[in-house]
Amino acid sequence: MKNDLSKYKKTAKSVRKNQIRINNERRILAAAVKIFAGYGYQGATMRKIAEEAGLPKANLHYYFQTKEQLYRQVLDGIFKDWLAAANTFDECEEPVEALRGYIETKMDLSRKRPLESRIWAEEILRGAPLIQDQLEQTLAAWLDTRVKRITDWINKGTIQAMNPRILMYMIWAVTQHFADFESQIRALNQQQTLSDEQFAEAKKQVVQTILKGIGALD
Amino acid sequence: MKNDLSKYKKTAKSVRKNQIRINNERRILAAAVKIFAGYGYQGATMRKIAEEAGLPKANLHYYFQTKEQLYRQVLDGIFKDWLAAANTFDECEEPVEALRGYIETKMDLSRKRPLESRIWAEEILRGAPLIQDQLEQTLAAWLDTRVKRITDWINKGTIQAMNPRILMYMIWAVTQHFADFESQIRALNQQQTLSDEQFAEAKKQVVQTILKGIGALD
DNA sequence: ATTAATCTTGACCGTTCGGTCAGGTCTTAA
DNA sequence: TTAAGACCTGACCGAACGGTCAAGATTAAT
Repeated sequence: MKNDLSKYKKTAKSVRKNQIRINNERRILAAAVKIFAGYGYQGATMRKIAEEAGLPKANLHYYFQTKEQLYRQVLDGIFKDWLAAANTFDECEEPVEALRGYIETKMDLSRKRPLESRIWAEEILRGAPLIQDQLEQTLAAWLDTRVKRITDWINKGTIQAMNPRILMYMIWAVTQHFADFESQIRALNQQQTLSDEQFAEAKKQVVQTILKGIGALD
Repeated sequence: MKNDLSKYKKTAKSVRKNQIRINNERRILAAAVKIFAGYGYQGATMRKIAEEAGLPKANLHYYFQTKEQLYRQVLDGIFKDWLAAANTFDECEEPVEALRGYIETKMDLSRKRPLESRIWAEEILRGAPLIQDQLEQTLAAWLDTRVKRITDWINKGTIQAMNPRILMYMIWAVTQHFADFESQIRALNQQQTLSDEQFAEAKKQVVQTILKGIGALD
């Protein structure tokens, strides 16, 4: 019951006290993202995370009872970003607009937050032991509605016939590859991370290839 | 010097003796692939590998001095398959033939040997700590020659102008995704691994989308 | 100023890890 | 038959792991 907040009175001062907790939790979560991304779940240690956060190890266990609980919260945050990236997709009527926006958003996410992408990738790689339920329920439902939209486009003849799920898998694969396999891409690019110009070129080519590949261009 | 084989005389019997070593090393390597793929390098333990191989743990250390050395041998085997998959690519003159063959070979590899693909993916994800040299040298050279071939096709006008490296990244990303993210795909497919028919459909669509996307079809 | 709750921390614990080793068994060449 | 080398393995080791805890420091409501 150490972490039960229900006893707080909702006054200005209790809000300020909460701030200590909120601040430290954020610090720990940010450190956890770095360490989990760099070493994987098993390779990450509470001591490394504590050092990264600049706090004693025991303090981490005050805010997050176990390593698994901390890891779950990291995954939750990533999952929300994942789903939120679809906003552009939903807001556009036409397939070219919608898919281009979605692909570009996912590419930007890979560029700006590669650590989160790698944590997600490792979790899936290991068989998604902690997020299987979320995949089967939330993500499956999320995908179903997008599949329906794509199916509508196909029925209207705006894009060619295809399996919409496989299209989504391809988009995920390619966009996340630039985050997940960054070290390989770097090794093949004279040991240099892609420059902004190179990444912009990649983004453009990915969009072009996929849109043209499904017959939405030309 | 326990593992120094230089003292063996090259007789029929010493070959048979070697067979014990060859057999056990193969058994251990096969078990190591399973365990490394399922748990990652850090999550895999010598005890789990020993159990999978049906041997006492100390016996593993007789054939492979350290866990890292065992892991390196696993990675080496994977890397060779990786490169060998390009045979079709090299044997064909025309871009459609060559790329279709390469994509299909890589898809088949993902289907038949997903464990190896996942081990590779995890190694890259962690920043390729053990294979950076191979990436920067062998793989970089490998990629360079393929980039030249694609550039030739572009100069001849057989396919449209593009960055060949990014094309290769896209092919790797999509084909390996079906192995690396299998648990996610399964969760989105009513908890069922893709059937042979579904996988064949995916393979066809991947080939079609990429070839059409680079203007090699229609 | 008091007091109760929250926050902080060094020291500690049981477990499991990779790896070692002595001493036995088996295989082979002569 | 025998000697030498290859192979096998239970028992063990120091280190590092996730997690605990008691006791002190800090904060906030009265």
